[in-house]
Amino acid sequence: MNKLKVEKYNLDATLLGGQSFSWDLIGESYYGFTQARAIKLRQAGENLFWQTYPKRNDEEFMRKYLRLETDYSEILSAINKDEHMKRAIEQNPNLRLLRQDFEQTLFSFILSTNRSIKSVRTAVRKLARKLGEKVVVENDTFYLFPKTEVLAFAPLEDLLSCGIGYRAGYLRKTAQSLLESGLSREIMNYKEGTARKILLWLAGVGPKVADCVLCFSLGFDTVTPVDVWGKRVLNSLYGLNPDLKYDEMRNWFKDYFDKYTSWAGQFLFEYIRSEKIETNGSWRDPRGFSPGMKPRKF
DNA sequence: TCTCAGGGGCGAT
DNA sequence: ATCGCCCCTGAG
Repeated sequence: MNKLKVEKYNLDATLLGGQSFSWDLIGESYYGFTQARAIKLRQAGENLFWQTYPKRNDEEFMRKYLRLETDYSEILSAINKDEHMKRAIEQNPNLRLLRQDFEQTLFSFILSTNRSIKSVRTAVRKLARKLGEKVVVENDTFYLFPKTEVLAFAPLEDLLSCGIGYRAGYLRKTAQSLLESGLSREIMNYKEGTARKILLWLAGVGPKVADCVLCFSLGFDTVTPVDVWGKRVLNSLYGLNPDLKYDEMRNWFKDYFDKYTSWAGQFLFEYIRSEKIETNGSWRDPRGFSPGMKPRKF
């Protein structure tokens, strides 16, 4: 295992929260998968022990994915401007934002529409088992997130068998669009507004999904997606009118939290979401991994 | 067995 | 710009 020194990184809240569907905690280790690699990660004090597969020792990937270059204390002091944020930060100290792979993030959030996080996690794992590459290392078996070219030409029935319903068509169509356009190579060169407009052209991508991609993959910290939970934050915590339109709520976040809106949004999201979810008990590892994993609340 | 909500988007109006 | 519908899952 490789080692990185990392101060103040809450792996649990970061990897298993609402920004990624591709991590599991099994025993002491977090297991993640992308379209190209599986990742094993374990924290001990201020050290992060990790390995990537099948390409090993990919430190550049790890640093970028975990956004280790960020000045975390600056972000915290910038967003910690009221009592709600203060409590949200206290509840999930050292929560971070990831910079996830573009295509996987896009596909994952297309699958997330009108569904709970848990069912998205399940669907993503079914897709990985059915259409993703299998990676076997030592005692662990991983299924990677399906590659874009596989999704683009997958039989509709294969996609439907993963329980994604009407999103199957969006998934395949957007996969085809990515292959034809080469957008994945260009998207990071655009400004926020341009990138958002382009994302909105894709099938299954509306304002909310576009904003998820902007902040969870492309690193635009001035954006946070506003879902039903974000709306609850605005209504019950900040007293805003429940009739506000999506863009109005989005812009409120932007104006209020400014250049670290994405981080603030994620703190508040996990904060308000936990209030309802605390009683739900543990979940089972959808990949069918060995027993012994810790219960985790959702 | 049933209801209901879930990190919404699409297409018709 | 609004609105009904979309497929399915997990939880009560």
